[in-house]
Amino acid sequence: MINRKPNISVDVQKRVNSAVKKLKYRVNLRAKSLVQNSSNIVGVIAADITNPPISIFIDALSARFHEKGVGILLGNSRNDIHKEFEFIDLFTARKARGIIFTGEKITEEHVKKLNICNIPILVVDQDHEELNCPAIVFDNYQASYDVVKLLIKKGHRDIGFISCPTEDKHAGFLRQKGYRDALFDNGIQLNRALLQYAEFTMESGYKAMEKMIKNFKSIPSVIFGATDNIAIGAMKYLHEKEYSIPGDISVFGFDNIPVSSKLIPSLSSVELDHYKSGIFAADLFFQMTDSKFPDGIKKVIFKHKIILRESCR
Amino acid sequence: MINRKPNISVDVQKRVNSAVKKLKYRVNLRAKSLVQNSSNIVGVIAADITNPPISIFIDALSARFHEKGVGILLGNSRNDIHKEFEFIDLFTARKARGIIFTGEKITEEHVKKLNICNIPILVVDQDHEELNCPAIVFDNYQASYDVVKLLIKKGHRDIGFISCPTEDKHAGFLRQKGYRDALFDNGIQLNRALLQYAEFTMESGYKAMEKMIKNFKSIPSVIFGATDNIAIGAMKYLHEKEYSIPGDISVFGFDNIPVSSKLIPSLSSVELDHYKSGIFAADLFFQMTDSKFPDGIKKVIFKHKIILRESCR
DNA sequence: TTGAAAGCGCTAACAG
DNA sequence: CTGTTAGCGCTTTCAA
Repeated sequence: MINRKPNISVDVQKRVNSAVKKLKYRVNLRAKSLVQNSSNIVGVIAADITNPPISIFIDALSARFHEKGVGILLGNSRNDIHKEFEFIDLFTARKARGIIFTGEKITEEHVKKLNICNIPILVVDQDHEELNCPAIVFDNYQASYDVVKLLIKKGHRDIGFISCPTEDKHAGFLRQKGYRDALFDNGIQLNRALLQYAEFTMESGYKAMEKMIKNFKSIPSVIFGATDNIAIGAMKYLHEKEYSIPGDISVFGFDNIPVSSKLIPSLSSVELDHYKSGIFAADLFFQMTDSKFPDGIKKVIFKHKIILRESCR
Repeated sequence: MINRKPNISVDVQKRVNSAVKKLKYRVNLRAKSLVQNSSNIVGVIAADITNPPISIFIDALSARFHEKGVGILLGNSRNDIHKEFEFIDLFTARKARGIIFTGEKITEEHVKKLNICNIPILVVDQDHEELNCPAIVFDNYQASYDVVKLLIKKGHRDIGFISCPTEDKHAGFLRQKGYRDALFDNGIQLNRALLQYAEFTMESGYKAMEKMIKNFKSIPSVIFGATDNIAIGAMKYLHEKEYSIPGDISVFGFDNIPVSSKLIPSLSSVELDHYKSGIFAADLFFQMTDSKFPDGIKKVIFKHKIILRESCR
């Protein structure tokens, strides 16, 4: 009655509505979901909600989901895989309509768990051969390769790279591989002192920069950070040591987070439009759950764009 | 049986467990929640999840909630009050254990809706006299007053302020009031050209800075942005116009977001520890829902700290 | 100690 | 077109 069937007289509607108000009636969505066996909730697992690429992605997701009346159950794992496993179990137990996974790594255990939980899954910014679900990614390898090629074309030879952990296949392994291969293809030998590792924080980029300067006897002509956060930390260290950017040394980042264009000097970077990928992810997800979907998509690759700014010459 | 009662033989446990595995049994938390009439889900309404203070707060919340096995239903409103109302209804209908509200403004309609929805509510970074629930805030008025007093003590007289929208009582109205009152108390008359308005974005801070420079015939000796984002935008504009910071003009921010210490020059700011307030909020929330709570707290005020960095002299 | 039955609030199906 | 009923999967209660 309450669920406005096609042909009900206006009078009845009025009476029902007033009764609803008087009795302060509220539907109980749990009961509804129980009987309909579908919950209008989607579980979103994110490695770190404070990381701009991820929060922007979720922002986009949530806009679309809200339009469709679907709620987001947030699983913020802080990159702890055990938490991620628990979230997967929790979301399955709550009969979420599906799971959107944006963790930073996918282990064999992830694959096992995700493959058996029997609800639609969408993986973002990662992929895995044995994972039986569509993935939305950027071409991190090519983007990184393109940047290094560009740097070489600009005359740079001593190109320092600060990598993320390679457990992260996309932001870690593939970006580093792009760097290595571009060097190799252009006849430049990898100098181990010029390849340092960091986490995803600015602080960590700062320390990696410090290490590189100490290990490498001279200074590199450009630093390529695997994320903007890392590059920002590196810039800070270089500034403290009174190197001028880009006078003495150029800096390149990756992600093009909002602050990068406002830095002084503004940071060159690779733009990955996480907002757009979030909107797309939501739409793809709905196609999957509404099963109008051809069910043939394995991977969707989004465009990247190199953005040259003051920090690099 | 599955819910491990005290006295069950090891043998039975084993048999149950193997049966559980074989049949791939999974609890249905919706059914459980329906019969127990409590859902282990909390609704979190946030004005903008991409805004660092908010994402850091939610990061902290989610850590604590995960420990207690409580899920977060995310209501990212993008500051749209109608979405916020819908989230309130949705969370009530889902019988959330409670709602944590971090919107940027609280209207009369918010008060009405929140006061009748009859589940525990916690308001963060805002408050409202007629809202019948505890609030966790920072003393935005005092913090802003303190900054301006400090600036005056340092010899500044032409102090520009870029405000957020005053509908936001705390980040908007109170920070501006602190600015106005500190000027007044120190015998400095407010110059309308030195008070500009912006939204919460860097871009918006940039534009407000442009406007101020154009309206004010000379240049102010310091710019105080109501948020770090605004201050970052202002710095960018000043840099483009080739003013040196802090040589020609000092800049002060508010929030101390992670990037502020890494800027060049590093940005002076007011530290509000949103991570700590998030942890506290979660704990207070549990006390409220477990109703061990004395139920007498009206407001909790967290400490702020002024952080002087290179951008201000 | 164990098993059966009632009922949480809702919807879908069916009977009137 | 309206009202009744069964049952979603679980916990709690009560009987065996």
